[in-house]
Amino acid sequence: MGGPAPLVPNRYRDRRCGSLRPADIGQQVRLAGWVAAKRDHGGLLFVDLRDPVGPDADLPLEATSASTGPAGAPGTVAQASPTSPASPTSPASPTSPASAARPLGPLARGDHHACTVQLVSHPSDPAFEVLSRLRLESVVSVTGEVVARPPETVNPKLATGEVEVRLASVEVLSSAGVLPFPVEQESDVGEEARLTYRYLDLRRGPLAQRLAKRARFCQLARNHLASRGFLEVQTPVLTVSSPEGARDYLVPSRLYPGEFYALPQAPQQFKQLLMAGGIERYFQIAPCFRDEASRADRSPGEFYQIDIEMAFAEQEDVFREVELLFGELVSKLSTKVATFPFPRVSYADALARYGTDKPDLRFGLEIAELTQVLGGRTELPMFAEAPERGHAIRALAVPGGNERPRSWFDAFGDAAKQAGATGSWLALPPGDGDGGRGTGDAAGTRGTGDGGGKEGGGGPEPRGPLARKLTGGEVAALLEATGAGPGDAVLTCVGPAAGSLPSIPLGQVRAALGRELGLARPDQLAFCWVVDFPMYERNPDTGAWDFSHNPFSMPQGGLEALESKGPGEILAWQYDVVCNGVELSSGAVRNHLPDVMEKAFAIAGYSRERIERSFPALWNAFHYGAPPHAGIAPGVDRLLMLLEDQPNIREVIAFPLNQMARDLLMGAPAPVSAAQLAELHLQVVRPGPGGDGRPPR
RNA sequence: GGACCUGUGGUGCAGCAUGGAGUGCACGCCGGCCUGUCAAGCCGGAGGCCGCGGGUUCAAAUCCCGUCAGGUCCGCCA
Repeated sequence: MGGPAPLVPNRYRDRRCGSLRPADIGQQVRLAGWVAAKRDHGGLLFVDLRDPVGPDADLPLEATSASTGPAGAPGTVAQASPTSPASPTSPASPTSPASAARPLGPLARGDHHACTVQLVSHPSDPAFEVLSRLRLESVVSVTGEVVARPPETVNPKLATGEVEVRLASVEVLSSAGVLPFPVEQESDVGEEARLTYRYLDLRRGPLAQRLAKRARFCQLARNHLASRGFLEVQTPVLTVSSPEGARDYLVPSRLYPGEFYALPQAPQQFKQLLMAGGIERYFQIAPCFRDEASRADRSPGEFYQIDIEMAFAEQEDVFREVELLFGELVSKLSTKVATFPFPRVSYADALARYGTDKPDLRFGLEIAELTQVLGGRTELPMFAEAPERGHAIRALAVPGGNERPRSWFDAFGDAAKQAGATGSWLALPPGDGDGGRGTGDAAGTRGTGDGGGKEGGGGPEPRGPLARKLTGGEVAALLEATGAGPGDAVLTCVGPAAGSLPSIPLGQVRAALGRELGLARPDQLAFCWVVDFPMYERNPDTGAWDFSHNPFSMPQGGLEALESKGPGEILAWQYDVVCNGVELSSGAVRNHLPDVMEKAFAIAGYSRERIERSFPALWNAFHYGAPPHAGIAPGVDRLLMLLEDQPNIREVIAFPLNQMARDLLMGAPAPVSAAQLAELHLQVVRPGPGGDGRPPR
């Protein structure tokens, strides 16, 4: 990775504002930047001049090249100590480890405290009048002399806080109008304004810092993958619409009336064609375009993937490469901790134990399976009849759940019902000190039942709808399986075992508890592989079998499995990499065998002709010798969200569209001229009566 | 396609459940004072279609309906 960019002196500047140190005292310097703050005392004017956001590492090191200070230690800041003020001639004053000594390297970029210097001007200066009239965020080039600040005015918050620049001249390079919002780091600004004036938002720092992180991320990924023998290949942005998947962005063709290009939803087919072309290992930081509704973690319009494909590879080969890549990225870009190799959980297990196919493994709180324990063995019909109805019984402990209001349990019941299951609960009053962990002490005795003996001996009595219906032994089994104890609650959910349906409402509660109770360590990255996805799933509306994921995935067991197993039993060589409850990517061992492909598509109701018609390039390519291959495509934006703890994907993108896929800065999308439409053979049909009366922005 | 939250001087918010004069707060802006501040301070001032349109009411920022804009979620994202 390139070294720090040296500052080449020119007519605007010969130093960066943030680089000035006591070692520079006495030097004449020329600085350029933004007016970040003004403190006008009438007879004395202070101006904070701020550097542009520059490449990551250059601020502290640049001082070495420019300064002549002998023991200057440019990367450290000597703290102003009240007893021994910094002497102008001794830059080697003891460096204090205290808070004032900022580690300039990592924080330099975008932190206003690290890239600002104070200018001082008196009314006698010719520059005074000009400068005092300038508004904040005007851009100036100034000259002056670096002087020591009087000891009592040293500002330990600034990297340059021991010095200031005695102003000699000012050249106004660009004067700023009244700002739409403060360009100051801490102020709270609405996102609409930030998107509309993205360049001002960038100047504020944190966003620019995330872009710097993104740049390093991409550079590290490139270097790492190249060193592992992956060839970076760019694939077309104008391609053909594919019949499967998300809605396409279309580009009308001028030359061919009525025909359209499509922007790729992913370079999926191209990368497989590269495999057929004998490119052994491919990668690309690839733009993907999908015209779908957005979410906080899903950008409308375009997003980026580290697209990877490997020939002569199996699942294990992909896993190894991704773990190496992620290891590189996490260790170089983050202080968070991850465990390698990533644990694996099957799709079926993930659903059963976590109620989701993207489990957050930073905490336990697993969903317990109770079908064998309670099914058919209790008088409660919901549980008793579960096995014969093909239902499963699942349960989840709620730490401290006894404190929760009735409405919270009711809401869970509603959620379960909505999912097609039945939820119920019991709660355990806090123990009275004899430390019972609630594991089956009162086996065999009835629960509170008809309200007879309270305080009967073995710990507090449970309450809630289940408490009245289950025997003490059954309650004990419930507690043992879930690990619940005094003061906790237990949620149960019963429903069709297929697809672990009763786990899903419990999984939603589990995820919510993880957030509410702070169960997850914030500095942990709990990666995992979710493997063994089903190849097909039944369409609930039509009853037909659909591909549950990528139709080009190789079925486990190959042709034989397709012919001998029921579609619902067939697994695919399909995997997800998940971190902290976030799906980062899907991948698969691809199906490169035309006869297997034909059979696989037939189960989903596709004829051979339809495959040929829909995917002619791949279909043909696989008839001329294609290697077995596998790949994956981790999302750049989502990975950065995780590394940077950002709740919203727009925070890691320089110029994002808003939720409604509108670019508030550029004004896209926008109408085009009648001439442009005519050239493209297009006519606009406005929806609804009277069209949409939306004014252009 | 659906649900919910939000919309009040340039910015960020309070006010709204229980209608009674745009009463506010912080920042910014304009003017004045001010030689050691660092988010400078002090004094004064300007700036509002309370998103927009309807309705209820003697009276609407406040209640109701619609609509537009921003956000979050469900559907969707092979």
